[in-house]
Amino acid sequence: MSRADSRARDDQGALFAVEAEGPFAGVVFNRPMERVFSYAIPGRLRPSLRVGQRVRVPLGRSNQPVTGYVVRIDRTAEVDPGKVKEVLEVLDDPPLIDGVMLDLTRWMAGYYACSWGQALDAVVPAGVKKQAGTRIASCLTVPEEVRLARDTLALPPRQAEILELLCKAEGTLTVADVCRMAKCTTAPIASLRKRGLVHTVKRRMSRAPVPGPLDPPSAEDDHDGKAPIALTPEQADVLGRLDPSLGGDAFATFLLHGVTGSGKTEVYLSAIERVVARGREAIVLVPEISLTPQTIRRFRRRFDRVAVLHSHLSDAERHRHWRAIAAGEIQVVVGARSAIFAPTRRLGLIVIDEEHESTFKQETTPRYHARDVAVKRAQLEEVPVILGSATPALETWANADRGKYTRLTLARRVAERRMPRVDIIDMRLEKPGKGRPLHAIGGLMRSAMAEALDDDGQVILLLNRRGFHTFILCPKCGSVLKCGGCDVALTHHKERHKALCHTCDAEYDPPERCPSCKFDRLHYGGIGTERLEREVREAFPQHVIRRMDSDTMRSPGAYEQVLSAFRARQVHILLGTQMIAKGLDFPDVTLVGVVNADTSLHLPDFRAAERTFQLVAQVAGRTGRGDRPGRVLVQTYAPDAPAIAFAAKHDYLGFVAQELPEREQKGCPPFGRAVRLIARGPNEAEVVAYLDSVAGLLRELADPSVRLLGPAPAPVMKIKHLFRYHLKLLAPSPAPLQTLLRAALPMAEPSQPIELAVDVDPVSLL
DNA sequence: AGCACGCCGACT
DNA sequence: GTCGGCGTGCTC
Repeated sequence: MSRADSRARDDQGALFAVEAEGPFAGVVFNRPMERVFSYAIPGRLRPSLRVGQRVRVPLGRSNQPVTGYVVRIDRTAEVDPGKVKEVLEVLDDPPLIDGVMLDLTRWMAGYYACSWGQALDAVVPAGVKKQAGTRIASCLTVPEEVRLARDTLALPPRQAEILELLCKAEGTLTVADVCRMAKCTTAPIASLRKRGLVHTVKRRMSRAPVPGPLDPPSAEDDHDGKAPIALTPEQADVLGRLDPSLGGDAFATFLLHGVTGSGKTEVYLSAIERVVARGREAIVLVPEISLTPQTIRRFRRRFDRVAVLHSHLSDAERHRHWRAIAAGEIQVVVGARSAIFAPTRRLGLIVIDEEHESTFKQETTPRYHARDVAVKRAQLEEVPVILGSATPALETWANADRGKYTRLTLARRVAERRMPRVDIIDMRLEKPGKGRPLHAIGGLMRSAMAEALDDDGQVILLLNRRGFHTFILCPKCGSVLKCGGCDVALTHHKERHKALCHTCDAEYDPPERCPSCKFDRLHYGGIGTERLEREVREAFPQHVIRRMDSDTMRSPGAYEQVLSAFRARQVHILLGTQMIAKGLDFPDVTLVGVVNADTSLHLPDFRAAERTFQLVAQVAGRTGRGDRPGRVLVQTYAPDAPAIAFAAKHDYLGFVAQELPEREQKGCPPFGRAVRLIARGPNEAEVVAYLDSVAGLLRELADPSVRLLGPAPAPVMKIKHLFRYHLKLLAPSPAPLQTLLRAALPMAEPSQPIELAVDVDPVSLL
């Protein structure tokens, strides 16, 4: 990384780009065009145009003005000077993108096979691009000579007063502001203007009269709890090992492997404190679902200036936060995936909590993984990055094994709490009742629940499937009801009286008859959270039960409302999908039940076992967090599956030792890298023919170390009337894959209705 | 990605 | 004879 030639640190430690000079701007576009285009900088823009700004430039034969990003300033144009056109307009001042972000986006473009402009466009939030929450206002200014000589001018009192106001405000007041402040009409202002004593300039201003504080602190944000809790010896040891990196300007990647309840967050907070004390900023990435008020409060209690970037911010709010971060007004940025692009000025540390979470992977172009982008950004910024998890992704674990990351371990829970006991319930031995379908909750689970509730404990039940019945089957012809547009079985949602497609959200009236054979006694089967809720209500009528899934959590605030009711012990049983498995901390939960551990076990995905292990381990960690010991019951039809057996023993190392050789044998990550190409289109035969031709091209151009699998139908063969086929590329290292994509993709572009998506390091294989 | 240029069918 | 179908190819 030769950053010394393009960047430097100022005396506060902020990285800045060393500006090149010249008459040409190198511009890239949010289009699949690899090249940097040279534009002449007209004289009037020479003083203002800088690298990292967006500009309007004419493009193509039509000279349509389009927006691009200035990525460099050159002395010479790369093409025939006769072809070069002029920059029309500079859109941002100050620049939106600094030198590190330019380097980071260029790396993303190369790594994720998109254009530099597309990567840049993904980094800048829409609200910032639109300048949401601001408007152009005409502001009154006083010429310098008037300002100096104003005491010598004999002016009427009103005009003198206004002139004084304007001199103090330094060109930030509009006519309306002055009228309000001086309690006058526009007449005296008009007189001043007529005499040439004031001028107007256009200025972009915040739409709000006074820019409000970022998320007003709530009463709970008092800083009483500001002093750090005393660290356990283990935590202190980990912090000691982080310390040299926290105090210096060096890149290092740490894997913080800490069991659930071991106090990883406290380590993050202490690490951030050290960095903030040096006047540096920290970025903390958490999965969107963990961005709860409880989490945010923990950071707000410890730091004065925290910006939180949720997905539900308005464009204007996001813009305001972005500017505040860019202005250096923020100490800690907490956010989901895209917060990795926060425009900090003096970054000192990046933390990725729950680094194994698949939500860090963006599933639209550019398909980046925020964890991997974070490591790259840390490298470019020369700062440490901490990846924390109780169940690290195997890719991360392997990087620690290879010595690329430094492994730090928290093996014990805080306050000498024990890991909960986990029992596996073999559902093959739980007999269905006579003539009745099998219950969601078996007898063992039910009695454990009764026991926990009698003992005044709370219960969490996890079932990773929404809806009432998970399939609708015709017993006569054997067909399963599918969505019209997707190759996906419909889920029956009884409360809404609808059969839903969970892929495209299409709604159907639940059919009375089989659509293919007209048989009128359809079998509704499978258990979702809705049905589980009804069953639990019937079994425990005297207890308060809440269901938490994306159906019941549709209104804003519902999530926090249910969780606070649960915390206040107004709710006894909380059941739901994986949104209840993540990071929640309730001391009185003494039983966690996994209703069906197998839902993710049999998916056609090399990470199926890893996901199952992570889910069971994460949800098991929700109990035994108070003074009372906790207990976990896991219902499964596959009690011997290593993912389940090792999760029950809290044995991450055992799971890894058994899973890694299998990955190695299959050549799957973390042994080598994968790229997935997904083609989709309305005509199946055309999609197949196209992807066959792509495969042929790839085979021709590929290095011998690259393996090509497919083309094959994607596991979900059709989504929204589009047929999907994919092929996988596997290689021992990323380099041959990048080379191949760079060479082949420009020649493989699909035409009209067919689209091709390139997924580097794919997370979802469906 | 846009958008223009370009080479073949049914219309005033 | 032309209007316009959308198939290639370029954009500083």
